[in-house]
Order: sequence, then C-alpha cells, then structure tokens
Amino acid sequence: MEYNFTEIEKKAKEKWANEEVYKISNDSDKPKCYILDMFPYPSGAGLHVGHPLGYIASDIYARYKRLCGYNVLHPMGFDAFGLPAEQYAIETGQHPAVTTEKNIARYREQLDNIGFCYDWSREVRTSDPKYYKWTQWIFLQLFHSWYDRATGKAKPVKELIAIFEKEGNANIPCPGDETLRFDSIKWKGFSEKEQRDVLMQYRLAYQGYAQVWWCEALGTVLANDEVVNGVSERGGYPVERKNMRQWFLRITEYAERLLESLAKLDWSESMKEMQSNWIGKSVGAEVRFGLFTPDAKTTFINVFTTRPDTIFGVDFLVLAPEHTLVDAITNEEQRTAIEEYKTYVKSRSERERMSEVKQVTGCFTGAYAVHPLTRKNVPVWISEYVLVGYGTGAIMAVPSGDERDHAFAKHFNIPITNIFGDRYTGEEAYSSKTGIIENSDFLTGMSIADATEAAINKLQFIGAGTRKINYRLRDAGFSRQRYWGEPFPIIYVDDIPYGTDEPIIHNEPKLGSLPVELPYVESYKPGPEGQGPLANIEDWVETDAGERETNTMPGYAGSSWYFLRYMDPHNDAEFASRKAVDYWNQVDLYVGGTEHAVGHLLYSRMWTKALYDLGYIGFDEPFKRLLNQGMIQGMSYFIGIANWEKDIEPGDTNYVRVDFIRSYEHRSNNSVAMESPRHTYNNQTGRIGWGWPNKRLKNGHYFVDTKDRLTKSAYQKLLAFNDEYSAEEQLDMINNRVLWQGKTEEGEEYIQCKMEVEKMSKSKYNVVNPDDIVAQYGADTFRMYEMFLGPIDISKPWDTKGIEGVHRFLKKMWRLYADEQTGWIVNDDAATDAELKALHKTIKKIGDDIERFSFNTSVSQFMICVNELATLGCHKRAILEPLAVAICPFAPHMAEELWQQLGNKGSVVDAPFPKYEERYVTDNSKKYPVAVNGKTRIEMEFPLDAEPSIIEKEVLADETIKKWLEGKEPKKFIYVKGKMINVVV
RNA sequence: GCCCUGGUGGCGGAAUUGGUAGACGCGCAGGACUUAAAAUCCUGUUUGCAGUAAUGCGAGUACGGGUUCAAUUCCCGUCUGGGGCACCA
Repeated sequence: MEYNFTEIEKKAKEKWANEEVYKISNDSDKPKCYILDMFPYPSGAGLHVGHPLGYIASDIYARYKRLCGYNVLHPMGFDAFGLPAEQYAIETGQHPAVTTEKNIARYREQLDNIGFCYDWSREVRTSDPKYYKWTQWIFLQLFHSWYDRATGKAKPVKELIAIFEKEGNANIPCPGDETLRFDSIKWKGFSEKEQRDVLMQYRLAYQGYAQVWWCEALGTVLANDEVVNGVSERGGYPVERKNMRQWFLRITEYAERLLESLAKLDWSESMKEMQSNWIGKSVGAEVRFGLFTPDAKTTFINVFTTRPDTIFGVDFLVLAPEHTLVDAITNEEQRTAIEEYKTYVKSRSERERMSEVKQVTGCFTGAYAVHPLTRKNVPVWISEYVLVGYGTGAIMAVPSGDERDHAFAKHFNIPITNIFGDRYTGEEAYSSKTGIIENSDFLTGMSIADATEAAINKLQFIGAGTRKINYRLRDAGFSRQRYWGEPFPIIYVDDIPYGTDEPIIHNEPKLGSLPVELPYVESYKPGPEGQGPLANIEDWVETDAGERETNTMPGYAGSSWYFLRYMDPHNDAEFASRKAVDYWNQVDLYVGGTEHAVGHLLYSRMWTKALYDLGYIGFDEPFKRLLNQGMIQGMSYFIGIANWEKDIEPGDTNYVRVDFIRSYEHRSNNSVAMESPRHTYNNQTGRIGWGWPNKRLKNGHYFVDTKDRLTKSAYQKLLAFNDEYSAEEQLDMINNRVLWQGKTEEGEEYIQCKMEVEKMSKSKYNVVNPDDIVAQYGADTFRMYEMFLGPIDISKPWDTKGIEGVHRFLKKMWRLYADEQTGWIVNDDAATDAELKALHKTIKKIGDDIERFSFNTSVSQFMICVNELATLGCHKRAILEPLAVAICPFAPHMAEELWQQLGNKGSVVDAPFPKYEERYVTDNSKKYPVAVNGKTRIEMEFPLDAEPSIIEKEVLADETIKKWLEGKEPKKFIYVKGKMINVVV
C-alpha cells in the first residue's frame, strides 16, 4: 500500500464536501476565532505559487485552532471590482462582469485544489449588487455624518443642523474651511444650496477638489500606474495634473485616533511604525507673514513649521506652486517666469517632486513678506518641493537649519542668516535637534526645546501665530472616473448632491432604494471632460429627481468592510446582524502582504471606527492581530539569441561570447516593454555584432538543468512546448540562432542561462502554477513545501527542485503506518520512552511554532520526528495516532486518510489536538559546551540540578581545560544553567 | 529622496531571552539493495592548514568599527536586494 496522494486527496475532499465539515455556524458553545485572509483580486492570470503562501499559513492556523476546540470562522471571497478588468474590457470588448466571473471560477478551482478549510457558503464578491448595496449604504452613513471634535466621534449631520439653527458654528470649527464663521441668524438666512455647501465642509464623505492625471489625447483620467516616465503607458501621450471635483473621505479627522489605538493592536512594530509615519503627526506652529500684493492690497501667508525656534533664521518663504495666493502676489516682472514654472510643475508627479532633491528648481514671485518679529522683508518663492496638500502649502525657509532650504538658498544665491554659531559651517545646514540657538534676539542662548516654547508664546502674544498639530495624512480620494466600480447613491438636484435616501429623492421609490445598480454598457470609453464611462449613458444619468453621480468608488471601498459581511453574508436587511457582529467580533488573525500596510489597512480601520461611532458595531478596530507574509518570487532565465540581420553569419558558432546584462525596460511610444539589443564581441574574429542578450526564456524553470543550462534537446522541447513557432522556424532557431556555449558531461551542446530573481508575473515568464505542483506531488506536499521554504514573513524565490525532500518525508511518514507490500502495519504495542520523547517533543514544538507563525521549523520538526520513529522502527498506534492529528493542519488530506484507517469515526478536522506531557520533553542532564575565554574546547555532561561548585571543580580538574589554562588561575567562572560554561583567564 | 524590511555553506534556511553557528531539506560525492531501473537505505559534505585516519589548530554569519567573559543576535557607520510612497489591487 503505497502513498497514493491522488486517491487520498480526492477521497478526503469528497468526504469534507459531503459532510459539509467546513460550514460554520454562528451559534456555538465553543469560543470563537476569526481568521481572515486579505481577499484576492481575481486577475486573468490565475493563481501562481506565490499567492497561496499566506492562505496556507492562515489555513494551518485555522485548522490548528479548530483542533484546539475553537469555533473558527475562516472565509474567502473576491475583491472583484478594479481597473485591470476594465482595461481588459477596453482591449477585448468583453464585459468586465463576464471576465471577472470567469477569473473567479478559475481562482476557486485553484484554491479548492490546495485543500483549504474555507466556508464557501459565506463567499462575498465586492461586485455583487447584494454586496455593494451595503457598500453604498455605508457610504451614505458617512455622507450623513460629521466628526464632532469635542466628543471625538462621528455623529449624524441632523444633529449638526440642529446646532447650527441654535448657535451657528461658533463652537464647531469647520474642517473643510477653518475660516468659516456664521451664527444662527445667518444660517437660517442661507439658501438651500448655501446650507448644503456648508454641510459639505463637515461631512465625513464629502466633495472637494483634487489633482488627477489628465491625458488629453486619450480623453481620460489615468491612474498613477498608467503614467510612466511622464507619459501615458498606453500610447505614450503627454499627461498633466488637472484639478477635478471629487468625493473624499475625511479620514484626517480620525488621524489622532488611528494613531493612538495602534497601541492596542498585536501587529508587528514595523507595521505600526509605517502606519504612524503615514499619519505623520508633527507638533509645531502656524506662523502668519503679512505682505502687500502688487496692487497694494494687504494679505498674509500662513506657514506651518515644526521648528518655530528657528524663526530668526528665516531668509525666505516658499509656496507650493499651486498655492491659491501665487497669482495674487506675483508682480508683473515675474509673471511670465512664474507661469512657465507652473506649467513645468504640472508635468511632475508628487513622487518626482519629493525624490529629486539634488536638482533644485523654483521661481521668485517678486513679492516680499514681512517677518512678524524682525519686521524685515522676506522674499517669497515658489518651488515644487513644497506640496499644496501638506500643512498650509507654504513654508518658512531656514537655510542654516534645513538641508533642502540650504540647497535652495545656495542655488539661488539667497543670503543665509546663521542662527547656530560655529555649528553651522556655511557648507551644510545644521539640522540636528540639539544645541543652543544663537543670533536670535530673545531666543539667543536657549535650548531648542525652550526656544520653541518661547517663540510660540511670543507669536501667540502678538497674534502672529498659534501652536499647531499637523498630520501628513490627507483625506482619501474616493472618486474614480471609471466604469467597473460601485456607483454612488447620489443624485444631483439643481447641482446639489443628495443621498438617494434623502426625502427629495426618496419620493421617487425606484430611485430611493439600494443598491444603485451598475448599468450595463456597450462601450467603456470615457465620458466628456474626463468623466467616467457612466456619463455616456444618458437614460441612466437622467432621472425624474435629477442627474446621477457618474463617478464610481475606488477599489478600497468594498475591501474596507468585507470582514463584517462574512459574519452574516446573506442578510438582506442589514450589512450584518448585530448579533452576528457581536459574536464574531474582531478578526483574531489577519493575514496578508505588506503592500497593504498603509492603504487598505488604514481605510478599513477608519470605516470600523466610523461604524462604531454611529453605533452599528461594538468594536473600533477591525484586525486584532496581523501577520504579513513575504512574497514568493520567481526565477527568470535569460538566454542570448543573436539577431542575424547584421554582421553575423547564420551558423557562426564561433560567436559564443554573450555577456548577460540586466535588461532595461524601455517604455515609450507605443511599446510596453522592449528589450534592448546590445553589442557583443566575437572573441575569435574580433568582430563586433548585435545580439539580444537577455531574451527571457518562456517557462524556463521547466527546462534548465541544475546548473542553469539549457541543452539542445531541452531547447527543442521548449520551442515545441511554447507553440509559438512553425516547425521550420524551430529548426532555424535551434540550428542557426542559438549561440551554443559548450558541451555537457553527456556531450550535449548547451547554452548557459542567466538566472534572476524577480517578482512572479505572467509578463516575466517565470510563473509557476500551483495546479502543476499539486498534480505532480499532491496538495499536502505543496502545502508543506511552501511552508518549508522559509520564514513566512520573508520574501524568497520559488524553486521547485527542493520539493522532492518534502515529498519524500510524507512518503516516509506514510511508511510508518503502511508497508508497500503488506499494507497496514500499525500495532497496539506499548510505546517506549524514546518513542514517547520523540512524539511529545514534536507536539510541544508544533504548538509553539504555530503560535509564533514559525511554520518552516514545524515542518523540520516533523521530519526529525519521523526520522527518529523510522530509526526506532515504531509502528505503534499510541504514537502514530496523535502524530496524525498533529500533522493535520499541514497535511490535512493524509491526516484524514490515516485517521480513517486507524478506525476513527468522524473527521480528523474535529479531532482533539494532542497534549504533550512535561516529563517527556525535559531532559535531566545537559551536555555543556565548556569554553576557555569564549572559545569552546570540550563538551562535558552534567545533571541539570548539579551544584555549580561541583561543576566548577570538575571542569577545572579536566585535562583539556587544564591544558588551555596553561597553569594560570581562572579569573572568572561562568556557568549558565542549561546553556554553557565559560572559564575566563 | 523618504518610510519599512532583508543579507548566514553550492542552494532554501536553523539558532525562540546575548550562550556549542550551519538543525532540517535540496544539490553533490561515495556506497548498499537490484539482471537493470525506479523506490529505499547508509556515509560524507562551511572553509584553510596538519594528519592514512580518529582528530587537532585557525578563520568564518554583507563590509568597517564598538560594547561584553561571550555577538548571526545589542550599538554606530557603510554597501546592497525587496516592498510602500496616497488613482494597481
């Protein structure tokens, strides 16, 4: 009876499906445990071996928790809206709903293949109207809410209106416009439109303006992804930043809470650090600089600074080029230069503006502001390194204390005021936050901390500044000018946006109910003036009440709350029943990649807090514990293939020297990725020729040998396999185009390939499909091998070659239970101490390892255990039955078969995880390494409870130790119980 | 550029709290079984020097410093791979 994994796995899967063992109830006496994977975007390429890494880890954890007696919720679904499906639709004309459906079916098949314990009856898809009905509903709750800073929570807008009617906004500063002031009389005098405009400045989901990439030639708005090297990826057309009316989520109101409650999360410190850096809290001051415009009007510039202590070092101000004041303060002399500079900045991405610190650009406005303390004139510049969205969009530049300001001053020859004495050399800014301030009037001689306080107090006293906390976090853009996303439940009546649940709309029953379904379209072409494709569907846009919003929601809308829907996925009356939400509560373990560190994780935290504030759920953090898995990379193989058109004769086999270089991807007009031809040198004739040195080898991992060589016969197979060339072309390629570089030990010609590790991607021809691995070795081997590759959180390349070892291990384990000839060989003999030790040490280590997500060492431990049991010739039920349960989280199919064969009822999925006994896992003596001066010289065995004085005596009496002591008296004797012994001379 | 993270044999990696660096697996080399192959099993495998050998001595965890009886682990600096940087998901 051999290990027939195909049969075993089929049988186990059928059993699980028939008995619905993975269907989870919301009613249970057991403690709950909610384990969630970040759900996948179902791309057309299907799953590759990198995707399941995290899924296997969470599956092991989920199965382990279930064996430990928990009611485990472990669902899966699909993040099914998104740009790639729409892009594909534009290219092929297939409707995104159709391709998405197809892709999901493929993903599902591939996932099932691996044997996950998902409760598929709870599957959610963000593109399903039954799902996005509730995404829209939550959006409306945000739209109808504002953030009350006094109590620190979201509240209904209705309450805000009541306050305005009573006392205006005197006690409720407006987050959208801090200068907005009105009393109750003024409020009541406002028109409907004016009132709604004011409310918009308070809403958690609101409309404002933001810059997008606009491509005139394509007539559309592009994602950052679609803009490469300053031109559109498709077609290579010029693009520029354009201001557009957009929906936003007022996440900035939650900045402080998002920061504070990180403390109660069991996430890695680095992940928390990334979130906290993203929120970017900085404490400082807002300082007001007055100035005259060219037409002699007075105005002022507010700057935000974290270093008010350096106020006397201010040599100039810098505004963001988009700052609203720029036009007003620019004088005639500078107007052309300023306009030119602004045009240049429009072509620049934020990334470029922040990264290129060596290249200093900027332009003088011609205006001078008045320093609030010295009353001196300070020139006002604009520069791309100041971003309009951060702080006030204006800075006070202190060249002696800030590197970027320093570079700017040097570049434009602006005189520098030194406020740091000798510590400022004139060559480099003194940006350290320690030391004494000098040359600064009343601040001179103070420490930085004291000067900061004194400066703020003085500014506050004279009314030129206030203490201010600033966040780097910006409100989240929530509009996309796209088709394949959630439509907004918004209708414009006389150009005023209303929620479809508001009375003015609700009077039309058809319009008032959710979901607002995404209408079918024939064409995915953008609408007029950068609007989305929905703008083209007139009879959808035009309703009896008004016009519909034609933007759609972004990808993170559906993924911000999906973890709640799994709790009660078929509920048509609520997004999830309060009972279900209270039962399952927070996600106990959330598994996904670090690429979501800030985006998705921050947004869903905000949605959770808002739903909590509004009383819909009972917790304000979605993911209690977080595990970030690393990426499994692919190995790409490159070969040199000559281009025969110039210089080289066909069949010129002397022409063997090919240098492999990293190809650079050349993205420009109408091409996506071209590999660049390169000079190569013929070392026989001395001739220079052209070659394509870095041709990516399609599916190279199947064909190269262990020394990364591609033999002639393998190349032949490869060409046939790829089904890309005619027989004639294949012959030509084999005989004439390849630069054979040597002969293998068997005498076959080969080319040396160059291997590189990079992201696994269809376009890089390095994808390994899990289906192939499962077919060849079985799902259990695949699961264990993925875990065996290394620590879960580290990126590593996939190498199919090592999988044999894991497969051999499973076969070896199987042979403990069954002999290939004679069949079942488990007996009921009593276990020996050695066997019990092997088992119990393993049980303990597996439990510990799973809790700390060290799955690779678990696999090693199983190997060690099986090796020991095989050596001991153990076939005893007392050992093997617990072992079968212990391996169930890792190799569930085999565990199920063994469990059945051992004569058990039910499924191994619900067996109790074995408990280890302390007496089998602790040794009573230890072989100590004995070192002299830190260098280990010998090993000596002592009982663990031995007296230190006795140990010291014995060690010092040892011949080898004596030899190393060379007769000297030991200075110190170090004995660490259970660890080591060190003698210091 | 900024933030996060990694770098240990030919390869993937182990060393959980500062305590024997290289567990486990791959690959490779040699051997057993077999008519043969597959499968399986056994032995060796960081490196330099010495030795027939057992073994002994030295070096060694990207690089350069430091703290310590003791550093892969802690601190400072440098190089380098990966992820993110707000409209890919």
